[in-house]
Amino acid sequence: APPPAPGSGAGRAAGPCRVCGDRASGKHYGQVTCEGCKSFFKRSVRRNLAYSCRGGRDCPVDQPHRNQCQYCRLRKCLRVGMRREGEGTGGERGRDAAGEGEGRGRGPLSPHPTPWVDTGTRRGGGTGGPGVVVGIESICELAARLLLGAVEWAKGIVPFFPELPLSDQVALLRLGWSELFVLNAAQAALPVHAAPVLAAAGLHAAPVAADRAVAFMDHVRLFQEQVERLRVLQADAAEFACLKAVALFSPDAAGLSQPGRVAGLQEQAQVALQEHVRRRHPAQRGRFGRLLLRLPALRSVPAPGIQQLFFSRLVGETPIETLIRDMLLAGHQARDLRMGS
Amino acid sequence: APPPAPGSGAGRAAGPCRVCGDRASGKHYGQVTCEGCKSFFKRSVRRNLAYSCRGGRDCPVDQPHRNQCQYCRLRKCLRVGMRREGEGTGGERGRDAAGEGEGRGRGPLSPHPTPWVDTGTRRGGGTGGPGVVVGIESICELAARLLLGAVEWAKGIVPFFPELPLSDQVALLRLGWSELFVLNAAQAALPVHAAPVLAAAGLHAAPVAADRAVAFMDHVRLFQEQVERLRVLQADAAEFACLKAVALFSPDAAGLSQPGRVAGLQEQAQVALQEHVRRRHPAQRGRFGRLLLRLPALRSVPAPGIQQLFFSRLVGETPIETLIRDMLLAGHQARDLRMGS
DNA sequence: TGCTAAAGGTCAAAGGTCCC
DNA sequence: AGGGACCTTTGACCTTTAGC
Repeated sequence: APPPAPGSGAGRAAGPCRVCGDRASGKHYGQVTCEGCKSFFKRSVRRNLAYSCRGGRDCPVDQPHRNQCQYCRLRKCLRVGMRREGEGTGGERGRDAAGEGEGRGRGPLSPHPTPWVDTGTRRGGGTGGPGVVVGIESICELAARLLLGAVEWAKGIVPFFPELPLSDQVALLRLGWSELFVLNAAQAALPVHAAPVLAAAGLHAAPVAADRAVAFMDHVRLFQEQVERLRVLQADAAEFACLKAVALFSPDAAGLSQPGRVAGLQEQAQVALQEHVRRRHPAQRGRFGRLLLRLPALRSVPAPGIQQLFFSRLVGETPIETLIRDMLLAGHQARDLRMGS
Repeated sequence: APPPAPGSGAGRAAGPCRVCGDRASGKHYGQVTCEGCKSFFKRSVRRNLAYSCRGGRDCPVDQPHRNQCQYCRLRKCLRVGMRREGEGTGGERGRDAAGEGEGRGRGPLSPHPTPWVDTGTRRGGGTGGPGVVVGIESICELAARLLLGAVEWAKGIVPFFPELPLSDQVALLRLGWSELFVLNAAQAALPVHAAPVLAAAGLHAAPVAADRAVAFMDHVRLFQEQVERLRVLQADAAEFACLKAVALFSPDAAGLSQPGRVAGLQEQAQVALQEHVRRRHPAQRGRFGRLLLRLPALRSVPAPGIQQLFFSRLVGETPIETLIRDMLLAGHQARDLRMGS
């Protein structure tokens, strides 16, 4: 048996690649080669590829030119003695049609697309720029548009949400509308000073006892705090979209007829978020968790508080659930919601 | 045919591997196996890996296919009788009827990492086996032990929690104790039927109006549901530990004097969880998100409900916050919590 | 002390992933 | 639409431990 390099480390100082002369990383498929030629040989052999040469079958195969001609590169690989080795048995070819192949790579649904990211990117609830909003009316209008935006966004999630039973749609929005609202507020950069203005206005519109007023201001503070915590995360549109989908598809919503289906959608959304974060913000290790961990706190921003805060002037005592149901049922024409071309 | 090596070394000529049929090199972990299956089993057990099967859990495990499915390979290893500690010769099967992947008996092989994972592993609030609990008293006692366990666990988190200002410790536990309680209940496998029993007992102990009773039963249902949802995730001790740390270190807690510091600790905990999941359950892509997404729902299990449910018989109307403060202040000697030497 | 079975460890070279 | 840098897993080979 050939005593393998008695020397020190592995492929550390292994010399030049026998195929192209690049720095080798060790012995691969029988010969000392670089990572590139190793991978090239692996792909070629595994998928049984046949190349052709446009020249005279004598192209130079060195580091700068190795990608110029696959035929000559593979020929050089074989010529210097690279061999496939393992695998000998049955027809290794022919099973490649199995698609995903083996391994742990998985990805059962949605090979790549992630409609979540796409969906949200195009309409994240952003209503244009933050602008400078001062008047109470305009803030309330903005709030109303945010709420309407949340519901219509849900209706527009292609194509999963609208396919749920209407009763489940209502159930999900009943639990989730306020969370979506806070998320939208953070994304739209609702002016931080809007809340105090609203608070004053709300108190003025519906005077309450002193103790109630304290609780009311508590809501204001909570709301502001959560919006602020979200904003410092500097989430992008896709992240907001995924977060909203995760919040919307809560399998814990009461009265769901198909909780399992909702759980599956939530899973898809959070996996899409994870993917997105990993490729978009690879340097931030904890970012995915940080984003998800905004959700528990959103639960503790009480929906009635938000309703009173932003919508009492608009709809009075009408339960917001009624509004939501109406919005879901109505083919609200306000904007063009077309998703596909 | 490869001539079986001359009687040179150790168990060279030992016949076929009982797992994959390859040439065995002797007896390993209780069974005659090849070097490959020996190493594979060693790695799996040492790092406590949990695999999953992409097929029907019946993949072929022979020499050419043994690397196709880790789940089925490990299952075959266990099935033919490989065990953590190699017994003496002879006894091929039988004694250890250990269930799936893991048991708590720490063998000579043990993991290592991060304080979070380690901390929780040794005292996760597990009070032994689930057992069969029937009496109301024993359930309440169990509940009390779970609560006490949660507080002492927090006190024992090395070394971060105890270093926080006492006021912050109280603030965190005031917000988080009920979440920790539910997590502990799920981990300890609190009997699912315990809740109804308690509900009946609670109602009997403190009769309430019909409408209150409805709300009360609602709490029971919520609690049970959350425990169940946690249990189906099959979280291991380290995962529970990290989840509890994440829940405990909530920067949203009201009145924190150092919210940034708490946020940092939460970040550490969630990153540790992510790391752990990536190593331990590499095949389950969405597991990390799935675990974190149990937390929002825990917020909606109302703490007063839990208190009434489990503790009204124990402490009457005493606010549980008072209890917590006492527990924190008292150098509760019950167990030795020393971590470092 | 030596012999040996079965634990533990090492690391080249296979595998894979995934941004470009 | 591969290329290739980078990572994880495998398993042949080696060292240590413990019983005789």
